[in-house]
Amino acid sequence: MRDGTKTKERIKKAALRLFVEQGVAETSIREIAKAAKVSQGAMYNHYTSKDELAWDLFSTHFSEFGLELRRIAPANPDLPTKFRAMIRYVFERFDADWVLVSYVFLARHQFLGRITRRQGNPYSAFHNVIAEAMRRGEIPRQDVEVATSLVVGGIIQMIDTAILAKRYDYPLRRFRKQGLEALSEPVADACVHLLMA
Amino acid sequence: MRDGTKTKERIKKAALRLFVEQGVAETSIREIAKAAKVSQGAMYNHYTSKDELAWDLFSTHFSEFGLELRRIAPANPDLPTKFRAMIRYVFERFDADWVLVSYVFLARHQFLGRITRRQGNPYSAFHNVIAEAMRRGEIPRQDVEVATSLVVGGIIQMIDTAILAKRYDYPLRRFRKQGLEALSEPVADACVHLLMA
Amino acid sequence: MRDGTKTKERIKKAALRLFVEQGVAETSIREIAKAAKVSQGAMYNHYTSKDELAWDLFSTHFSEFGLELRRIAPANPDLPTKFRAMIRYVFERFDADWVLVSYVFLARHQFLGRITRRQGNPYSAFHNVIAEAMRRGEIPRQDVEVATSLVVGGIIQMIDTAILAKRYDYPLRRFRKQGLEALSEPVADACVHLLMA
Amino acid sequence: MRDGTKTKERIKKAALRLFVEQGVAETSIREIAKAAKVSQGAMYNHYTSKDELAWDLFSTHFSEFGLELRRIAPANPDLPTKFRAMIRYVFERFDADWVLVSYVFLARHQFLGRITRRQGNPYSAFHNVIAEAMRRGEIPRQDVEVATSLVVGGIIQMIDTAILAKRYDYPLRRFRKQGLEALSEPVADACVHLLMA
DNA sequence: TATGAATGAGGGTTCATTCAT
DNA sequence: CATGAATGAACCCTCATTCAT
Repeated sequence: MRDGTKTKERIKKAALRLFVEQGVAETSIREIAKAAKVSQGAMYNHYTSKDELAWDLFSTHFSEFGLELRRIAPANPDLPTKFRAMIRYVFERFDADWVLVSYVFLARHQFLGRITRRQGNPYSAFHNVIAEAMRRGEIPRQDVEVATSLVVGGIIQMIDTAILAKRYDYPLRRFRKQGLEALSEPVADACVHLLMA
Repeated sequence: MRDGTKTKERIKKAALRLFVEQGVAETSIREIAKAAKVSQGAMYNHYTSKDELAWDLFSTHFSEFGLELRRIAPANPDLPTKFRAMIRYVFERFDADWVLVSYVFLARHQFLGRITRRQGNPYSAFHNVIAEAMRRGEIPRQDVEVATSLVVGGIIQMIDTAILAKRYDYPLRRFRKQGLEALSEPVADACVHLLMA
Repeated sequence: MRDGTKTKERIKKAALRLFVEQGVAETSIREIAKAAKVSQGAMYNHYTSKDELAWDLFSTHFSEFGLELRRIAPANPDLPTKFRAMIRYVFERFDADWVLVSYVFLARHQFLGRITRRQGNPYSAFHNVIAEAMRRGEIPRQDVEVATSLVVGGIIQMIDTAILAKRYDYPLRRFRKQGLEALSEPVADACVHLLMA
Repeated sequence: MRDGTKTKERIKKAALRLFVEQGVAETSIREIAKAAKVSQGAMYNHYTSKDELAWDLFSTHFSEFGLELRRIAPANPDLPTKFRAMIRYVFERFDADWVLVSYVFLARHQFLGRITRRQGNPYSAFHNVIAEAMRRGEIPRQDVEVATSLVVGGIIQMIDTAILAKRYDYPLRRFRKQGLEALSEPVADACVHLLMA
């Protein structure tokens, strides 16, 4: 209101940044309020607790990823194109707002216990795509969980490394220039290849 | 001493378990002391602060992994056997003491900024093995960082999934029976295959 | 607010009393809060730390004394009247609120290292008056520091003895009846006389 | 023992220094033990508590001063020579071991409540000398308490200023070269003069 | 006597949260 | 909806002191 930006939006933005910079537990309501230029008390007009705020931020975007990935997959004919599109989406999202993606990524262990299996879960989106490819004979039969772990793990690790590169000054400086999205095709292809074993 | 177990050992054990169960920030010194059957004050005869305790637990085992992996690699002739031996080591360690491995895995983002790049760093152990295989022509030339990310990511994700299986009642229930170690060969092979692309 | 008295005022009052009764280090924030009928947490809405509270209490009144003494001196024509007015001010202040004066007096060693030399410093107020009297030939030339020490020392010791009389049941019971102020003239005259040597 | 210095002596020395440097409350048994190169536990073979140590250090030297001053006074014929000898003793002691004297001086408010009136109390040594001089008609009749306060105050303030000069870098730098003792005669004379009023 | 690990009360401070305005 | 003082539980840590060796 003060500056045309909605209060709740400012809170989200500030919380996201601080959570990623310092960790959820290490960030106090005071800090968020201050960063969002809101009074401490006003925070509670928007979120009933710090936990609710952290969870809302996580679950919203976690599902968003899951849902979008589920939407993207059927729009592509085969495993290679599905993977490319799915991974490009994730990487583009990272390039556009790495703080948001980092949060979802880093906070996942804290919240995964609360996620219902079915709903927009990115992991299961990949799981389904792989299982279906196996059913269609696109890739050899193998343990789906292991296969999914390897694929998702590879993708996550790319993001992981990218986060480190953002936060410290780690290797993989390449996407400083190009963005992570530039890597989506080779990564997707590597994943497909991996499942051909 | 009280019961034949050294105090410091009891503290480590208790801290490790609580850190994994609840997170480092979410675990208080009081809780650790209680779980270790030590007074709060006694904690500080062994560690100068909670942070030092968390860091000691992390860095010790993190380097241990890195060092051991560096030791294992040269004892094997080619990439497939290297990978198998390295991954078997990690998975066996997980089966033997999943709490310890989970801690190192889960806390890594908190501490990675403090780790010196080269020393016993598991990531760089894989990095070196892959780079060397590339030099020797065992696998095609490609971006080493991307390659390492995919491989390490796959392995980590296996552990990640295994942790979730331990903590909640998630998929990949298979190694409930066999242990993660049973998967080391297929995972190693998939990793090799992936790099052949 | 709770009872019409401002919180910060209640904190100051309580802290002053406890600091004098027990010493700064020996007084806990908990005690002050309780005496001021405020929660522990609320203390920190008014002072960022216990040290800041102690320092604020000291420096405020220390400068106040210095400033007032500097104001009083020029309003009087010669050394005897200057001394009488200055000492009367100090003694009156003691009679009116001996706890406050005692605090400034007792805590001075703890804080003197932080005081800037010139500003409202009671010692230098006397220093200036004596130096000026020497310049004007009112008193013989002598070491100004020694002279000031003797004068200020005499005054302080009166207060010191008075504090002991308040706290224990020591000699100099006289001003139990009359107040310290009754002694300001004889003390001032003795000081003048002392400088005539 | 370890180095030929008796343990208890090392403890006293270390405690004295730390008490003056930091204050009694601000100095921990741990610190003293460390500075004295003694184990924490061993401290309690020599003193039953930190308070006993602080008190012992204070009362021993406080009485020592009082006793010595009482011994010095009668050895001199009149007030001027008495004052000179007494003040010289105090100032010499300061020059020889300013830490010790500072401790007695600074800690006096903390302990004065425990001192029995009669025994070796420096204040009362001066009190007696002045009262006697008054009886003998050496100085005019006046309030003995006030007179004593002014005299003792002047002396104490000299020491006070000297302590500040040692600890920070305050005025009265003169006795950096000569020692406080060089001032004993002028101070004594000023005191006599002051009582002549 | 000397040692230093162990104790647990208590220290200063921060926190999420409430509520009168 | 917004404010920010107030709350009091909880946090990390330090302390004087004890005691088995």
